[in-house]
Amino acid sequence: MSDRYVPQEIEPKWQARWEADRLYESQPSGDKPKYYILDFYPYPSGEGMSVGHARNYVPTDVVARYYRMKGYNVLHPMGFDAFGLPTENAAIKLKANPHDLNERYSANYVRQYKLMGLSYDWSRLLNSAHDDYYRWTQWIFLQIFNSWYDPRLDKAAPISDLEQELSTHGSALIFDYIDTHAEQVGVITKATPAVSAAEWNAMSRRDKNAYLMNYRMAFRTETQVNWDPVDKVVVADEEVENGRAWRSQALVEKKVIRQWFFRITSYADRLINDLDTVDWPEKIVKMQRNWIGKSEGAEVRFDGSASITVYTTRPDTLWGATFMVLSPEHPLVSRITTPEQREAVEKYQAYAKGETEEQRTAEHKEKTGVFTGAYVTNPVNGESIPVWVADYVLMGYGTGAIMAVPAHDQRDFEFARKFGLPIKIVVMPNEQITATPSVEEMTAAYEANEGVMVNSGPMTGVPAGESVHKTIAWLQEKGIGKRRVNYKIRAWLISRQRYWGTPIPIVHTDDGEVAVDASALPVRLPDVANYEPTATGESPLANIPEFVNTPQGRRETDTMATWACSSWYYMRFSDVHNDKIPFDPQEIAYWLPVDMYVGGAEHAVLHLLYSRMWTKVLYDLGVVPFIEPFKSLRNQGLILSPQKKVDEKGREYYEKMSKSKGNVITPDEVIADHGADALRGYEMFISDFAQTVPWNTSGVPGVRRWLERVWRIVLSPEEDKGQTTTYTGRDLRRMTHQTIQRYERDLTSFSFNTVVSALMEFTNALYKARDAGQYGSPEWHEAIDILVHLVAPVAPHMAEELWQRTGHAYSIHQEPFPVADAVAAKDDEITIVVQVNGKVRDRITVAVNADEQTVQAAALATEGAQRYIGTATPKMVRYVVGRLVNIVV
RNA sequence: GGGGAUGUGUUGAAAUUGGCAGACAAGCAUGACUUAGGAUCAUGUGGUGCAAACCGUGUGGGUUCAAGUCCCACCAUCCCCA
Repeated sequence: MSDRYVPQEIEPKWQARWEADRLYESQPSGDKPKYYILDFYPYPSGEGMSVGHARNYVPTDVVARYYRMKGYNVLHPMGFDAFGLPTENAAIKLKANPHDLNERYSANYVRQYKLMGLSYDWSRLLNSAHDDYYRWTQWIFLQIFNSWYDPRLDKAAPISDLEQELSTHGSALIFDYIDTHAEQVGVITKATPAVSAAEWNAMSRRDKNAYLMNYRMAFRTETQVNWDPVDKVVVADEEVENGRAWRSQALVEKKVIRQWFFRITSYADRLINDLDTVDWPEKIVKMQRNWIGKSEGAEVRFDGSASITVYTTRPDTLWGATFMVLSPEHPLVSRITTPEQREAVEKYQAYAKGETEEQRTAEHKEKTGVFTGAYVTNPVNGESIPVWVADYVLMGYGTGAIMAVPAHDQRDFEFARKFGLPIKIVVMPNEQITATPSVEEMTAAYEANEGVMVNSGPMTGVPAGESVHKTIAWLQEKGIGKRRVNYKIRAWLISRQRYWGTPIPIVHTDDGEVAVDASALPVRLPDVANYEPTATGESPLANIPEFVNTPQGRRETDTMATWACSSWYYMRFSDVHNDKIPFDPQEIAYWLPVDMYVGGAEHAVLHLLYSRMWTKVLYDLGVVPFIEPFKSLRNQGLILSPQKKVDEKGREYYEKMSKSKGNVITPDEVIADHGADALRGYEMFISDFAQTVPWNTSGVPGVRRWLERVWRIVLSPEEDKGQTTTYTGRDLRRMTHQTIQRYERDLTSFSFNTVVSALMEFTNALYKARDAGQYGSPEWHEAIDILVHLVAPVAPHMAEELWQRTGHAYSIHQEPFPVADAVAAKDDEITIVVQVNGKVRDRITVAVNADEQTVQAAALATEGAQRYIGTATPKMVRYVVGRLVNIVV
């Protein structure tokens, strides 16, 4: 065996040994403290992994190894988010079978993970496209389908409870409750018709099932959806960015189809409140809050040709409402339009239908709209105001109707100017209170968050900050309006008209949509030759009679989006092979929630919101004992390609790595050159963990040189000595224990780059100690022993090899982590900086326990200080303990 | 338009959270060594200056004995939401 460090020899050897010994498998639940550290499970792409993907896998592996050495029972599993469009599209393109591609691609990922020496518990590997997994995705779907959100309990309850209540009280109690509780709007849609107990009891089973769809937590309804014409699939609101589909980048179109949804809206308030209980990046928390979009305002009824309800977050500006605008799709439009205006309104409705949502709300778009001929009365002042139809009001927002306050809303302002509608100022900026309000001078709306109310009846003179709450109270007192809490978030669209996904376990029978019996799960995906999507919006499964036809009726042919699979995989890891239940209650109670969850920031409102909802539903139903799935969350930064590019404006930038750009660096090639341990070290050292950074090809040899220095100082410390120097055993011991402290502090705060630099400094110190003749001393042996332990999580192969070569018993990875001796780590002497007027002029070395007077006197006496003080008397001398003395003259 | 992040040597970056700016690396330069190895060892490396010294963390102000760090305004880049 070579004396040189040859990673290519030692790495495969130890990887094989660890695997044979199943060294990294978690123990079942027990008394031992647990630590569950999880990476976002990836979609296994045909391209394999780049060094960018390893940016989070390496650090989480280091943390997992660290906690094992600290005596924790560590769960560190890996799996594959295998269903979904990329695989299906690749399969269609390659004319291959997606099942086969999935197996091939995931096997390649596993190979790459093992190459990097990652310590996953491979006995728990899962694949979301295997039926032993998706069987339980379907099972959870059924739990959700068979429940509804009871607003009085503020939790999910069995749908049978609701049926019971409907048969005795009808919907009255529920509706009354919702109406008197501002927060509960959105729990059950307003369009839900009321039923009496008698009406319910007289319904057929089919009608009952149809009615229950208004309540079910998983429900099917006809809606306008985002249609991606490239992937030929419906996408969720969360998957649309700037009007384009998240994956395909196609401009989405509007299409009306019957779709399956999860009623995530029911959980809006809890999804906001429970964010206070998690340790997540502030940015992600904020994005979730904004996405859910809680706003407080009032619901106000305007009577006239018809009674129209509007929701507004600024009810204090009601006195400035000079007209009303309905969305072209509003159901009341046809009822209130006068015969003279009918033709124009209908023409306008047809025009608006052809527009996308993005076009309708575009910022600088010329406002369009038509008068309906109808008038309603503003309830706060009895004024009659005209009702218009305009495309800038969307049906999906609030109630689909707005009161227009042109003086204080930019869009209303533009609309009023274009159609000559009156503008009335009701909020004056503070500095203009004494001036005469002048509508003619206005060039834009004053979006009034500051100022004072004017022309507003009882609110006149109230500061704008207080006016909203005061107005709501006043409206409630007068019976004109109600306090309402509104949420931006809408139902979560889950169905996809594609082949490669978890089949939705529902059959369309004579009684309507009926759940497949849990004992009949899984509903398996049929293995077929042709699974291309259809342009009509129907799933390719619809063309497979063996799948569609069942004795009870026609099987549902939509599949679930992969968000369903990823909403619970972290639970399955606790008990991955269970074929009786999704997971054992004892295992889930022990392992969950996830202690540390690490992945990219791009899932801020997708996977991370969906998973939280599933957790809460399962909590309500008594399936899991925790309310939040991920205790701590960290996002890693992106790694860009190393080649600098210049754009047309001459600015320099780095591209993302992608196969199409031909700039991918794979872990395979780096490992072939320098070994997995050097790759691991550099992945940690490259930059701050959360920072986006270009890969630097010369960085890996730098880390490798450090590893070689570790190798030599452990195995052949007497070779190639440097210059003689002074470094005492005490110095070495202090350095050793300070390094343990720095290492632990930085590792637990995710400062992996400084973990590596602390180890480098420690290594440099050992060379210095060697040159000072410390080799062979007790302090030397302790330092070397601790060095190998500290290196183990970072460079596991080399540490194992060094451990063996220094005559120790396998395995270093089962050794306890060194304990820092706080006394040994303490400095005996410290350097104090001597400043004069804030500038460094000298330094003194004092005992660590020197008192203030001693230090001050020593500082004043220094030559550097004296030169600047001269004959003057210092005005002030400030001593910052252990750091500096600042003399002010 | 709103919200957020970032801005430090030639490069990646660090700074115990208000206390020596540039740790640790990369690169570069000079030298030593030779078991020619992606070697190793030594020294240097923010700018100006012969030096003393001065300047220096995107820009401009402020607070403080002391500011990369706190406050105000602005600029640039990136990311989210509209």
